[in-house]
Amino acid sequence: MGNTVGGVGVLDKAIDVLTALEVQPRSLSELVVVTGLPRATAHRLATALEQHGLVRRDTDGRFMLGTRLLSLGQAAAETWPLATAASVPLATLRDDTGESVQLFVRDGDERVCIAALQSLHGLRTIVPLGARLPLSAGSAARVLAEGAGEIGEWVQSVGEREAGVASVSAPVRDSGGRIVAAVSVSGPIERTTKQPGKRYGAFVVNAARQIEVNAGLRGAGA
Amino acid sequence: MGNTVGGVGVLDKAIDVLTALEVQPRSLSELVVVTGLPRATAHRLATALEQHGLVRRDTDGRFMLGTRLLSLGQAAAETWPLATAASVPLATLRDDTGESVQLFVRDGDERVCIAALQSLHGLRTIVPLGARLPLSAGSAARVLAEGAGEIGEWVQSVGEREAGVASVSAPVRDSGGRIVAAVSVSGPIERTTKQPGKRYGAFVVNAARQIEVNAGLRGAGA
DNA sequence: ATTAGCGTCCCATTATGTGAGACACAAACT
DNA sequence: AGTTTGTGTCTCACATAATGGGACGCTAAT
Repeated sequence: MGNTVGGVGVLDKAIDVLTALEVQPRSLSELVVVTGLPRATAHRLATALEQHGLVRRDTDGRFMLGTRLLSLGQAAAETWPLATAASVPLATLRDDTGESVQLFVRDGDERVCIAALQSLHGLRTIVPLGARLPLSAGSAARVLAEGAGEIGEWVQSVGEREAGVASVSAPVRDSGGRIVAAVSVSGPIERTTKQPGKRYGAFVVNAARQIEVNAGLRGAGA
Repeated sequence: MGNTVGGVGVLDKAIDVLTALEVQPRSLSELVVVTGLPRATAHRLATALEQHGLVRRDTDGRFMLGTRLLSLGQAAAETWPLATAASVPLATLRDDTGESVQLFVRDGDERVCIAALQSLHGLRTIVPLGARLPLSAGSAARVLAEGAGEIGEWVQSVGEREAGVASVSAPVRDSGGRIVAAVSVSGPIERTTKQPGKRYGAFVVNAARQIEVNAGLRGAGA
């Protein structure tokens, strides 16, 4: 009934439930409204998910994402060798620039943030871990968007993906020169200036190199 | 077929698949062996999960956890106000002690690590984020295991949960005095000594207080 | 050529999830 | 008091939706 071909119905609905809870905790009735599922079905699914730890309930009985997703999320993060290889270089980059930093990889026709550290200035996360962003805007997008070899050391964008935000990104390449990821620094234009590349370019490129070395993509020496 | 009463069969199997992939990436055939599912079923489930981003595939076609779990994991982490409130105090605690630090909350008859930072010394994670540990061993366990009021400022344990590892934990309390979490420092006995409480107790207690303040559990002033 | 192993896909079969509706309970009206 | 409207939970006859044996195409090893 209106599923992708070859889909598994229960799964679709179960994930609808998780997606609904991703936004905020919800009571059963809210869940019903948001997902469009019949009450009995929503209830059965939510409690089934609860038994698996993907969902838990607060003291008021409202459903929310469960502890099991923490371990799964952690395990998922570890499947990208790059993410762990990047943790130290990203921390250095964050400290050097004082701005939020991210590591993006391409996933189909989107890009995914597989590692991120927040700016020391602001409280707000600019790009949360696991965020899926388009390949059409932002400096990291241009790095990942199949630019065979037509990309310099770094790319900058100002107010491209989101108003008031500028960013600089550098490609992370494997031994064959193929781009496997993009490191980014992003922050409010007021701090980054309209020529962020001038300020941060060198730092970003340096972080990219370090990640390549840590991940064993590039011979440590030459 | 061997499900918990009221369970949803497809879901059980789908989660078996995710659990299998949590350990390591697997080919379809491996998946079949590990999960015990018929090949066709395992394949259908895995590809269905793939369409939802919970599973992705490497270049060899092997299945592994997908990007969607990153965002779900992140969102799950944010449902514990404590986890975010703890990030700064935990970082301070880690820097003060140099050891790995964790924040645990109770979940049924287990405890879950909802925030963690690694020691600056070692490379290995002692307790990964999202890890589910028993309530029967470890200093944090004793803090969370319903000790009505019979717990001091901090609790220590030496080689209790795991050989060679010692830890100190302090309770995080709400305004009513109920224990809502436990902050821990843990590391190899060689560094922590056999009286870790003497060295780290004050730091851990201090971190717990800070977390309480940040989370608004305790009036900032008195 | 032959075998062994892989991932993928089909389709008759029936086990499986479905969801309207009944139920218990609590809070807010009348 | 009673009634109404809102919860969350559970059941059960029904048919939809997941099942899995087996076929197919493929590559690599023999």
